[in-house]
Amino acid sequence: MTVTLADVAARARVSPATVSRVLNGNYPVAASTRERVLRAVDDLDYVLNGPASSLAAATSDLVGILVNDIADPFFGIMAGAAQSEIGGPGDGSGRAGGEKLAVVCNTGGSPARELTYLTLLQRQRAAAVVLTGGALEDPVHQAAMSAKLAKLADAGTRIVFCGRPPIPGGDAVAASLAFDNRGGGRRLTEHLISLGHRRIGYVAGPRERTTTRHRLEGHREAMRAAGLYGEEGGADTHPDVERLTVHGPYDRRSGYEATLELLRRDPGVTAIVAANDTVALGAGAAIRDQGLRIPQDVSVAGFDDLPFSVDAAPALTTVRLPLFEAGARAGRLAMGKETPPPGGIATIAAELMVRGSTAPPRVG
Amino acid sequence: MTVTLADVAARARVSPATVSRVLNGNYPVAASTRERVLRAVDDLDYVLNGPASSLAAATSDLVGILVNDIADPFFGIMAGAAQSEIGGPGDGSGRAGGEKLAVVCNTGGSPARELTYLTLLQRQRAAAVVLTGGALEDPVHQAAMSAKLAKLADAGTRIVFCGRPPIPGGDAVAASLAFDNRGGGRRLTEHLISLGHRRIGYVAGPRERTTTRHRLEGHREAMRAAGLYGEEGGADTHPDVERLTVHGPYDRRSGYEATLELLRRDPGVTAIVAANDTVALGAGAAIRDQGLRIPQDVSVAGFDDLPFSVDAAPALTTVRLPLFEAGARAGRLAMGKETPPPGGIATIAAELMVRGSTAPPRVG
DNA sequence: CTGTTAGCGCATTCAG
DNA sequence: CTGAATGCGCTAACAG
Repeated sequence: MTVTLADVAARARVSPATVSRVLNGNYPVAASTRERVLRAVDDLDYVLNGPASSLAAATSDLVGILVNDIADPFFGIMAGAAQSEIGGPGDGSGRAGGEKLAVVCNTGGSPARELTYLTLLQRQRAAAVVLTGGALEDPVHQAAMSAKLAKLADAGTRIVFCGRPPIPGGDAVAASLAFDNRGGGRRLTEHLISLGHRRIGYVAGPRERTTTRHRLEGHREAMRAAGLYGEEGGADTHPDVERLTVHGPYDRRSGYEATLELLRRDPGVTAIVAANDTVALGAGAAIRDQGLRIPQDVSVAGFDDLPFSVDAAPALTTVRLPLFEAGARAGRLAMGKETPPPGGIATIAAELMVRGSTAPPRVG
Repeated sequence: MTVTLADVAARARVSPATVSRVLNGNYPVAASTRERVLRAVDDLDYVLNGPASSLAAATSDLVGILVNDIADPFFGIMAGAAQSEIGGPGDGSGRAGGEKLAVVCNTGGSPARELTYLTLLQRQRAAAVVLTGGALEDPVHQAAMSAKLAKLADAGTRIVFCGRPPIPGGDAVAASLAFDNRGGGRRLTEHLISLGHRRIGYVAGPRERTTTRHRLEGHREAMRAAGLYGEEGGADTHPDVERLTVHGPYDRRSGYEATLELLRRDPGVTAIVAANDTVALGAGAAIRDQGLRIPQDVSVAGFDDLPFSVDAAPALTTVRLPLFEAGARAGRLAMGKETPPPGGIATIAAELMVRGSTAPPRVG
């Protein structure tokens, strides 16, 4: 029924091995022979049997890209960039040559699904795996991840982190590209402080995520350095630390509700910093629904600089992360097309983007 | 080095066949034996060899979901919903049982890549393929697609369309879920007309896409019905038809630039309809940058009702598409968990969402 | 440069 | 209910 390599060999009057060689292109074959084989392939409309090929070669051309939330452009941009480096542009023939099959897996932020996907990819003998976005800080899950990643690496799968900090015991990880979330968070809050803000509410992401923690730490560093948590080294014991922070998922609704809550806790806040741009959008809606103006009454800031942020009204002050560039680099790293940074770890800078949603607070 | 089924069999003191049977669970096995085997699996940390399994069984557990732009939540929402139906919730053990590997492939809207991905999935003997979003109308590509899909279906791959109209000769497609883009587009423009708008600019998507064409057709139907293209049946020959339409990609920049162009062509337009919400965001930014107010000077409307649209300032009038529900249904269809609609074709309704970005035009 | 020979690891006949 | 035998389609040594 289905045409096999042997059929192609017969039609081209060569051995199966030769056909395999021209298809994989990793071995010298006479031009005339190759010609004949390729014609037979086209004539017969032959499609390589992936499983058989992977079994024999003990490797596959599958590359997995894990994301926390595929509906979030933050991940979509990185994944798309990685995929374009991995999948190659295609040759327009639709015939598919030595391309890898770059494939995105949506964990939904669930640790169990993350592990399950890794097992599934291990089962497929994936050539590489790219893990994007922040990690869960739960030690049990972290240990399980290290163990699983070690096994994958052991089986020849290349592991790359993108937008995720290195993990302890993560020798299996070929390269980690981490965003400077802490520095970005710090500079953002410094910006607000320099405008004159003193009471700043913070809508944080979900607890136990590295991204959440780092951005929040940056914020608090800036607050503390400005003496806004009490002049003494009292640091995180100041009541405002908890009072002006609300945690929630990375979505608009969380931003909306958390902002309402912050406004209730302290009607005198003059600025809201959100865990990311999506959350900031919800925060802005909440502020307007309270009859307040942005930025005259309350300033708003986000993080990531997603494409829609510049179009918000007013345009959103945020921290730009080079998501596309990072994703592309992760893709290249996964393909072995780029040498890993020294120590396997690179920190990617975050740039403050000051726009219309932040301004000095009203006097009085 | 790597542990195989035979190793597990040896440790459990059974034959390889038995191990295979408990793992696949599709054959009676004594409870005590099963117990022993599962323990051996855990002890040895055995992971099934996917390629070998697929080769022997002539099918794989891979399910592909094709999207045009993974960075666009329009696709992300559908893909995530489909994936959650296909991948299952996972059992929290990370051990991975009979789960399918639901996987998202980003075509970037390129026909060549679309075909390449299908070939790659065919090569992997994918269990099912879900194609999301509008299709290219180029007849050559359509023919190539039908042929490729026929071959996939022939090899046992189930094909499902989600948010994509059926194609001619697409008997291979098990089910098509199409959005009522035309009806939605019509109702949206009817809404504007009922508010009193007469000169309405349209920022269309890329040419030759079904989604673009259907939405535009709906718009023009409404315009024509209201006599805004001349009272006679002159229909699409009225100069405004072309003058007040600008095509471009489905992104914010296109919305921005096209709107500038429309405003230049006819400073008297009182409303801008965008091909989708993302484009509408760019359109809104352009309008504001021209010193005009929304909706007092110019109304703006989008399509899709993506999550951010309700948070825009003012909130965006748009047409709601049940993306999550459609994606989930497509996922179930792909898994054979739901019976296809009669004729394999279902049209999904689009609901008009009137919000603050549209209002009656200024008098005078 | 090309053909021959062996498996890769598993699912599935068949017997028992 | 369980075991033994066979082959899925291909790649990778080896020879030539």
